Amino acid sequence: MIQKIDTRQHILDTASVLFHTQSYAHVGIAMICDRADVSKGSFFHFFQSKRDLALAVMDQFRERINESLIAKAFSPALPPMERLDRFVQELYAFQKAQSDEFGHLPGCPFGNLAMEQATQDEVLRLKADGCLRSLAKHFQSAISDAVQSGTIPPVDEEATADAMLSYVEGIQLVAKARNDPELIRRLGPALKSIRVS
Amino acid sequence: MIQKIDTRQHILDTASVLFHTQSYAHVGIAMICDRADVSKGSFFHFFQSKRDLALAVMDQFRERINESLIAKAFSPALPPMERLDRFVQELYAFQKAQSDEFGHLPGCPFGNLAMEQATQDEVLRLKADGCLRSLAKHFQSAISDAVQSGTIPPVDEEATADAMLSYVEGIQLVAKARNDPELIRRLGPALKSIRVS
DNA sequence: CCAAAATTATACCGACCGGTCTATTTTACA
DNA sequence: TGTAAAATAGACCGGTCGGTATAATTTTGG
Repeated sequence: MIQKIDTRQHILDTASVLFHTQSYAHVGIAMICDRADVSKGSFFHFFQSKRDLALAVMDQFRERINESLIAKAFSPALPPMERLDRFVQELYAFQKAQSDEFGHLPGCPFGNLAMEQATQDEVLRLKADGCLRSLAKHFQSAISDAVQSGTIPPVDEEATADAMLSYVEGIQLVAKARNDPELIRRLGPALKSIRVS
Repeated sequence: MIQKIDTRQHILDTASVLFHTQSYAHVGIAMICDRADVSKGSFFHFFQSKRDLALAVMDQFRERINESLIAKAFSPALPPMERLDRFVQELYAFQKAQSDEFGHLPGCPFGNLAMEQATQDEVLRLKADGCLRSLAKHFQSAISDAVQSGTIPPVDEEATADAMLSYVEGIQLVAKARNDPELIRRLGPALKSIRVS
């Protein structure tokens, strides 16, 4: 029973890296199986389709980001608006590390999937959208705390959170297009000044 | 000689719509030829590869946007910061129209290609990046005019333009993920409040 | 230890991919 | 009108795609 979980997890981890650093369309099941040293039979034993795998990859990505990047940035111990600075610092570190390791800045795994598949596969679009909304919720809670504590004047909290999400996704998109992680560092700090009333 | 230009242009227009409303990877040469009612022989007479076509599509898209959307929004007749409002209005109208026609909000053609191909094809990444930089230049000129006229305090004009580009791309990404053009209208107005010192 | 279930291996499927090739038709121009 | 060039048509290529079928192997629990 141990091997079952290990193999499934190994496929998931391998696909996670490949989808993120390359793209969903370009990474085939054969490539995933090769890298994971797993046979196609095993693959389809654990996942009923490539789309199913992508859904699982996104879920896992969200969980892991929540446990690491999000947990660090959105710690209640930090003043609300400092959480946003901390978030962009962590985001920069993450994208920089990926860029150094793979030679390309990969961007946001959810944003990538959304862009690639939103017009092709409604199921994948909805999952990617859900992951992005999950991220926006963290922004919203920080904004809410900031308003509550009087740190910033009242705003449309939901819209401001969406605007911040958009900015973060946009920075990653442009940084990916330029293949330059420093853009995240240069533009990131403006995140906390975004407001939608 | 007339037919030559027409056929090439027809392929270009067909591919332009397909790449934008679907995706580069998902749209094959056969599909383009079918829709354009053109044979594969003709296709490869005018374009030496699919990548070449994509480069031409991006160039044409940039030209057309410059002649329409950009020309309207960045008219020197408008006060500098109002140009940004006008830009998001036009952007909303464009994405809304596309969304109504095709059932999916397609997003930014350059952003889409950048996201999809940046880690796969350096030539396409550079072209998409160039088109995005071209857009940023328009933001920068508006910002520069605004600073010059004392409408806004001095800022890092290049970085602020990049931040505005990022925000605009991000809004389109999130709107695409949600398949909701109204998000552009709700979040767009915050564009002109973005600053990087 | 044995049978049932879980897992793995791999050959195979039709569809499609970008691109090539050759032949034919159409056009331009002297 | 003759001829060379431009344009078109479409069969064809090797390779890859996601997914299936079948059988062998391994693991599990009684």
